[in-house]
Amino acid sequence: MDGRGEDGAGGVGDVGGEAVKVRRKRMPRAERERQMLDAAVRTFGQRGYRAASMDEIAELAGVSKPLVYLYLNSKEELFTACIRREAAALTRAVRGAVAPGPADRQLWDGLRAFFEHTGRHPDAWAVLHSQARTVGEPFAAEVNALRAELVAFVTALLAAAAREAHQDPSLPDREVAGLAHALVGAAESLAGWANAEPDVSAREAAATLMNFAWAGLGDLMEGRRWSPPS
Amino acid sequence: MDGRGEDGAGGVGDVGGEAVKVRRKRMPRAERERQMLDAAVRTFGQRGYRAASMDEIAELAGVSKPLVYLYLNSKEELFTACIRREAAALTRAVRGAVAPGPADRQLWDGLRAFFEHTGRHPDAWAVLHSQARTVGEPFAAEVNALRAELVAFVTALLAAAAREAHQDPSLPDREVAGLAHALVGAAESLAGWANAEPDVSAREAAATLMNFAWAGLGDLMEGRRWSPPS
Amino acid sequence: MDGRGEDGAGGVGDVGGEAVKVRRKRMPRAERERQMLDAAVRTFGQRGYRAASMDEIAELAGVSKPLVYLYLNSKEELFTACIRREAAALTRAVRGAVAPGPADRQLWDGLRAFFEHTGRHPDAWAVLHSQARTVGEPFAAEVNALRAELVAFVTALLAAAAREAHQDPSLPDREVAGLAHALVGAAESLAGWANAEPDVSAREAAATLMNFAWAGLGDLMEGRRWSPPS
Amino acid sequence: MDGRGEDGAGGVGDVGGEAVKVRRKRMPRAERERQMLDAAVRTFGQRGYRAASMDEIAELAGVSKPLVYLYLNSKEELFTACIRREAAALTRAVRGAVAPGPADRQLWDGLRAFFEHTGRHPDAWAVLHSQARTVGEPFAAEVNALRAELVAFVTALLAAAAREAHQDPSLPDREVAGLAHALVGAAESLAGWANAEPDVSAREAAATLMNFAWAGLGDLMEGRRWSPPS
DNA sequence: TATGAATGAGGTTTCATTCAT
DNA sequence: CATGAATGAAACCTCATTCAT
Repeated sequence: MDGRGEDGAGGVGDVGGEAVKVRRKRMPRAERERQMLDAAVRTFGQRGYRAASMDEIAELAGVSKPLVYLYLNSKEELFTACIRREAAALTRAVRGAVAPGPADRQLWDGLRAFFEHTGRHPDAWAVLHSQARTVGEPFAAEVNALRAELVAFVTALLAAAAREAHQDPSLPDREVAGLAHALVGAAESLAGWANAEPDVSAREAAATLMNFAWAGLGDLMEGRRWSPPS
Repeated sequence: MDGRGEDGAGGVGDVGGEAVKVRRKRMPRAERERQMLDAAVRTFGQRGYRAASMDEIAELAGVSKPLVYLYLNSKEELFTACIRREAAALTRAVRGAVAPGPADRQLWDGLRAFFEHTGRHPDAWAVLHSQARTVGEPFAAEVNALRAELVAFVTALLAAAAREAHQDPSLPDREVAGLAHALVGAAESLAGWANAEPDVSAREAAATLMNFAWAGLGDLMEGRRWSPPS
Repeated sequence: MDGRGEDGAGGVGDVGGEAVKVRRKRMPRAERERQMLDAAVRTFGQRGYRAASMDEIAELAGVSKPLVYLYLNSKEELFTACIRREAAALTRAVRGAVAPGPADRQLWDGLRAFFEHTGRHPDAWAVLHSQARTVGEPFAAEVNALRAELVAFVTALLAAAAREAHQDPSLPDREVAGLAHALVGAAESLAGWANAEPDVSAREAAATLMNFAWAGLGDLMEGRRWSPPS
Repeated sequence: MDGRGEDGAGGVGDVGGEAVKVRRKRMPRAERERQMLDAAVRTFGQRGYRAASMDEIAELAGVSKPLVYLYLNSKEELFTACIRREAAALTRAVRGAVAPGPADRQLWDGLRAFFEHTGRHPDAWAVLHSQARTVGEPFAAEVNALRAELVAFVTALLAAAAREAHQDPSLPDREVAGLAHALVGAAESLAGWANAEPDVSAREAAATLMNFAWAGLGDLMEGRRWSPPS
């Protein structure tokens, strides 16, 4: 969905034995910008925000540094653009995968889509998950927006499930938020696990999470809860 | 003839004004080292590994930069020392809180201790959770050791619970690892949530997590599992 | 938000005073690189490798430090480049001065060229002779290459002289190497002497060395040698 | 003659399994100073003036840094003291080896002593030859004194040889100085050669130099000289 | 006498950013 | 549209030197 090209367009064409600098092909702005973002996501994802250098990004994109500045103004804005683009892509993938139906089916589909997307775009996932957390202030907004989006999605699901059970679980908003955080955190951790262990499929990760969490959520939906001793 | 530091006794005595630098307070090495680690944890936790500067750390510790290098050799070793110290403190806190007894009681106690510790030392938690993941190679070992420690702890708990239920759940190692990752990830996420929302107590976070996870774990222990549709 | 270099167009225009920094003069890379090497040779020659600072070199070259690093990568590589350039210049001067002819004439011509070159480029000579010897490993290769070049030149000369005398001097390689070292050392020392005493011409230095060494070499070539007493 | 002890006195005595800092033995000042100079010569000889650190020297001497400063005031003075001591040792060795007798015998004996001494104390030789030349001003005096001493010695030899030949060679002072420089330079170069090639004896180096130089010197003493072509 | 504790100053190197073409 | 040339600022790290005990 975002086409991280291994090469980009242009670069150095080694024609017939001598390195020849080819005239960079003129390209429409949108496409150039996409190339830059691709390179930036890859670099930020692998090195981190501070350790990534604009030099490396420009080189990977196959353009000169001033062009990056011309289009994206600053490192900060470039990183913000990365977060925004990748957050949108992730939520689009998850939302696009769920269809009307029973709640557990919806959750299952959403989780599978989530693990599939993060597995297919590990650098993008690293940008969203690890890197964007380490840097202070300026990016919090973007990342919080993503998290809020996911939490809202899960919250809606839970509410629907409750209605479906013809019960008023009367779970306070605050508890729902806590549960959503727990679910998202578990999913994030499993995404990292699945990326690190090469033979764990998205399906398996999703099943693990359903097994882990669905029973508890179901109980809560029906008013049963675990009570602390004494 | 190099003539550095002609000024004799260290310290600028601004007579009659303010900003009288005192410095040169002698302290035993161990204590100074502790101060430096405190400052480093705070700075690394708030700024991140790359963005934290040795200057800032030294100033926060109330010493000059060369002293930090004299005692801790390099930024990398300083960060490693931080991780090691804080990881040890966290696991000590958790392990120290659980007593023999039923499995859910043990998990409940451990979780409360976990949330209490991370709540009380947010910078240390940030170092362990967010920051140590961003940077590559050199620190992976330390952080993995912590995660492995926690996973081992949880795994032992689950195994004990299974025995307690007089059942052979025959959960394969790999599934147990996945569940442990999910649990730890959920806990990590809730720790961040509890730190961000100021009036969420450690107890509430722990209860939320127990509600979220205990039913599913119990089901699995007794051989019941959620099965995917189709 | 990092906000470095807010001041816009580089250069401090001290209106109405003096010290108007011009800078930002664009030049083709090759020429700038030459300027930098000139400055580096001068600085290294006068201060030595360790004592020379990149700051001083950059200033003498009339550029900023980062540009030096952009073009020459590191202090070590910069020094290596100096050695290589100056060694090539010196050997070119010497080899270019000798023409086919009798051996003593060849040696005489070569020596004059040697003393003329070292006299005209004392800093370059200092880099090659004094400075490059002090520092360890990394530069040994370059300097040894120069010395080997000179020794090879002298060795060839001696062999030609032997043939010329229609004799097989049967000097073992090892003795030839020793003699060449002695000759080169004497030349080096005389070069220093000629540079220190301002009114010693290259011609005089060369004549002194011929007087000093030619008779002994001639004797050896014809099989006569000095024998130690007892 | 200067006893570079491998250990010095004191240090860390590993008694019975735990590293135990032993109380440094009180020692008479002269001996302590000798230890420090030994360590300094070794370090300066191997690393060079700038690259040698007072830390390393103090550690190698087995004392604390402030003690070095107490006794020798500064790095500069320490280096000066090294040069002075080693120059004196070298000239003592050479002068002590020559006995009244024919000139070539005297030169032969002196050269052998020279090569023997430099071979036995390579670090001291490195300090005198390589290192002392790279640094500017402050040490020139010391090194020049050594060179002048050697040149004077050789000059006296040559003059004696001339008298011995019952001739007035009427070599001008300046030419004698040039020849002495050539001889000393050749000797220095051969000293380096002999140190680098491990199986070249002092005797062989001296013989090589006699073969190289004696015939020319003899010729000059008797008024014969090489004349440049044209 | 001897040392552990401490620091000012300066070293090399990197990086985000801009200007002139 | 696109880039080669250039730099201010700050990062990590080292070292000669001194003070208080």
